Amino acid sequence: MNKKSNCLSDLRERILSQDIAPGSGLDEVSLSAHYEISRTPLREILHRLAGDGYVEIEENRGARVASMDLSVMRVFFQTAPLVYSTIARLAAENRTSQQLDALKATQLGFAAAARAEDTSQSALLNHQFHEQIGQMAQNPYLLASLKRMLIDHTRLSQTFFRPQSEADSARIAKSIDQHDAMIAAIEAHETALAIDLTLQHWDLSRDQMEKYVRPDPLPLDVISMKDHRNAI
Amino acid sequence: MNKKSNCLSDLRERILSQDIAPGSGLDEVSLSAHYEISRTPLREILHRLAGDGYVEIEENRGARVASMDLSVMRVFFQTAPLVYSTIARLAAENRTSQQLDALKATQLGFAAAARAEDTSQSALLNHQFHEQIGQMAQNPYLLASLKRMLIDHTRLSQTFFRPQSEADSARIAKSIDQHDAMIAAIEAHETALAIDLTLQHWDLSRDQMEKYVRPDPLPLDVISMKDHRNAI
DNA sequence: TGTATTAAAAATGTATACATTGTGTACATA
DNA sequence: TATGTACACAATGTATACATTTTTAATACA
Repeated sequence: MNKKSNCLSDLRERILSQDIAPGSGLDEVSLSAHYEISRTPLREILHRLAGDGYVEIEENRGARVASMDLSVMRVFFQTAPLVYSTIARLAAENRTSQQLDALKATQLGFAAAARAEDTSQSALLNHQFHEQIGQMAQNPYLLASLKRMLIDHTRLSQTFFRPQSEADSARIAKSIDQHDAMIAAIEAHETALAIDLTLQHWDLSRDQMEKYVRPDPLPLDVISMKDHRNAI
Repeated sequence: MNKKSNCLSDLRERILSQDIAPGSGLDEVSLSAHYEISRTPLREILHRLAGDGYVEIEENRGARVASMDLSVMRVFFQTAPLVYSTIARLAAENRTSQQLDALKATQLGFAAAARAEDTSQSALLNHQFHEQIGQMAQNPYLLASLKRMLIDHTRLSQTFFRPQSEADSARIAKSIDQHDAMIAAIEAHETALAIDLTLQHWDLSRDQMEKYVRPDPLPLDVISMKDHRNAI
């Protein structure tokens, strides 16, 4: 069973980290060879991933990683505040102390990875952190939405944990602090505060993601272009 | 391919109609024999159904139909208004005319089945009606929540379309009318009206479901009990 | 050059045999 | 009676061979 569950989690991680790009095809033969299992269990894994929204399966045409076109992106930014804040509310109301301990453990690992600038590990543990808050909400219906949002969120926030400047590092530090504050609010059952912190956290994350989707334009460098034109 | 997709949709329908009860086990051998396919594609179907929330798969212990315990029920009634009204809003804003035509076609079939008191067909077409509105919302994240809600909703509303009294028949007629009104509101892009109608529709459905979950108590019949006691 | 046809290949879909894991029953023991 | 163990049976998990479908490439023809 170890190989199969390892294959499942590894595929998930590779999709979340964009190690396998959105829209790219998943070949059964090479994947089953890579994970040293036969095609039968691999296909079952792909079907499971399809149900969870990680991949899309088309009849007789195989599986491909869920795409991330711009129309979906728009919907993503539109929907996130509603889902995240509702989940935060329910988590603050319904969390068990056991779940809280698990969340704190994840946060420890996340903070370490983020400070060490371990990009993929940071993104993955950040994903786990928010999924655990989703579990706390005790609401399987909204959890389904949250999980799907987190897939795209984690893929979009890949650059977040790869700081390129002092300002980037400051944002990461702020993100860690926000997690700590969210834990405290959830622990104290302070619903309104948990929601407020969640929306602040979203704002921070959103700004970074928008920079990823719509990066700063390349320098026009008008002067050198002029020079070139003159040179011709 | 016909047998496999037939198996998938038939299993879905049997689960939705409670023909296969919540929590009951699904035997691979007998199911594959029944649908005249081998275990391999059947298992893939079960994995897909698991991803969609119809069944739950446990390692080495097979698949069973998703349970419906009371703790989940509570969450169901808590969450439905938010999800349904948000979906209605987005559907009114984003529906295409093609989707609208499909919705009208479904409604025709639904009204016919409901008036003919074809219980399972009514429930199934009602399910399809609301799932089509979900498609109109063009929001894959919230659609995931809606689909999961509809599974439980359809299973709970099984009794709705089996009228036992004049009042029941009146409720069914009202439900048909509400569908028509929702179609009109969505067609006219009247967002606020669509939301309002959706919440009214939910109220009607909820009352019936609560009667199913918490039926009228059996008659105490104090008098006859007294008679019996005297007789002893 | 462009298009249509068709055969080879590569990929996905299915069935079956075998391996592994769970379950129930019979029997032994406290 | 209750608990524990052993073994047979039944169910799930996996690998492989074969069938079907899609894709690719090559060839013929306009």
